Amino acid sequence: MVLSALKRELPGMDTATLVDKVEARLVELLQQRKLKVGDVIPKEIELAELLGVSRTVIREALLRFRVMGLIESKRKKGSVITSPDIFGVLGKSMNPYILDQDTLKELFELRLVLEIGMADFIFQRITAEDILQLKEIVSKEPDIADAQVFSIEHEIGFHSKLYEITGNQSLKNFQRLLLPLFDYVHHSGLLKIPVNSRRFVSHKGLVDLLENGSPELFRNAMRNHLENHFARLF
Amino acid sequence: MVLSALKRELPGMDTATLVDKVEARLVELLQQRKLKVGDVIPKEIELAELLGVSRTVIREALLRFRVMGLIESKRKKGSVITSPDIFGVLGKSMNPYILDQDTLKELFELRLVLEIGMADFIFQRITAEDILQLKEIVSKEPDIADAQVFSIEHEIGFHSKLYEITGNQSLKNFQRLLLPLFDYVHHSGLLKIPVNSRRFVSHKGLVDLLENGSPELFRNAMRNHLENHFARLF
DNA sequence: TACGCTTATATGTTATACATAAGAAATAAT
DNA sequence: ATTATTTCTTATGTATAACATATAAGCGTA
Repeated sequence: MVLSALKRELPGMDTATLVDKVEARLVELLQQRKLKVGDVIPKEIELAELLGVSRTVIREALLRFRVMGLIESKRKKGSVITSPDIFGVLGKSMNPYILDQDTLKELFELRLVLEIGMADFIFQRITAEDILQLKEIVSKEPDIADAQVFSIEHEIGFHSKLYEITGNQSLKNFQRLLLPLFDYVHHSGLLKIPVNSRRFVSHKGLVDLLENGSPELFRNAMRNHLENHFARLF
Repeated sequence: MVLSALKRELPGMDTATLVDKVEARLVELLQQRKLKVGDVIPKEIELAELLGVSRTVIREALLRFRVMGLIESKRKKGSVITSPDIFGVLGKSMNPYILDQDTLKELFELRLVLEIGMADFIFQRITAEDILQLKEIVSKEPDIADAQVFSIEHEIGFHSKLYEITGNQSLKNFQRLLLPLFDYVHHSGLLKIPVNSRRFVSHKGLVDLLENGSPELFRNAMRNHLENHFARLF
């Protein structure tokens, strides 16, 4: 029996399941054959025969790769190796209803970290066109004095633009993932203190600094701008 | 046939596979029953009967959850809901040999963003004990004047401690993932300018600020401390 | 060349049976 | 009565075989 043969190959107390081993062997195999992005991998039945296991096990192993975004399976064509979108993988598990509250809170914190920390990249890569667009966004914002409610849409529009300016696609993808969570966090009673409509440094103030200030000044201003969120956390 | 019934439920051209639908329905189901971390979910056969699909499909859907770290399956016991390690999922696809160079560079940038942006959380949660440990780490560092080579181990040890102080587990997990990539980035010719052994703000300077300074001062000092890395990027 | 039809095929899905580890219950031993 | 050992039970893990289905690829027609 091939199963027992595999077991003898890896002696000692191993808690690893057969699929685990097959998964590891498949990684070796694909690496050995130097398969690149776009290449099709052998079909399930061939792999099953090659490794001496059932198609079921092969499918489970391949499914793991699929979930991780390493391969894509198409009927008739087979499975092809794909360039993994690192944060795309996260998307599915980012369902607010699945994540527990502690994790949600931590991700909310992570957002604040990112927005304060990315100042240097914004300054390094911002263009005159970007500044114009930011001014455009700000000009369309409702007057704070009037708006009793915190305008989440404009908040998102403005901050998303900042992520875009960084030119870091991974960072942007990450933010896009976090967005739906924030909406949820805002509406769930997760954060004790309610949103304070009083704004500290305004969006306009931030834009002014992008035009005439420095990364240092911008970081501190952003920290101030996010004061409401920090207050809700601490 | 239940399969065709499901199809009728979702009319129009949907490219979603049956497992996709079952996955979505399972999420609803677990959500409905308000299952918390540690709870066991119904066994595969029950779910199969409940949703009117084969056990195979249920298993594939559950496998996705398992890969995402949402559940853990044990023989006889069943599957229990686990606190999802969001970034644990990324680990497998974070193989430097799989990622393309642009993505690697972006992740390297992401690290700088994190370390500058997390100042407020460090200050909020740092303890006297933490300060002592940081001083301990710094005291064991080789003298900069002597060490021609950039001591990567001490660098990692010091900065890892900072992540730990933030108390944000997700952030820590993320950093743990990024670590092996940095090692790779440092040794690959990805960043043009070589590492400059000249240090700006030292680790000791950072600790001093943690003791007597402010988040603002610390952020700027950290930005200065990381100047070498920024110089290699810009 | 372009379009529509047929066919072969690899994945998607179902059904069934057995293997295995681990919890639970029953039994034996001190 | 309590602990140790055995047996039994059970839910997941694995294997096998068959059919469903989308679709790439080939073929023929206009």
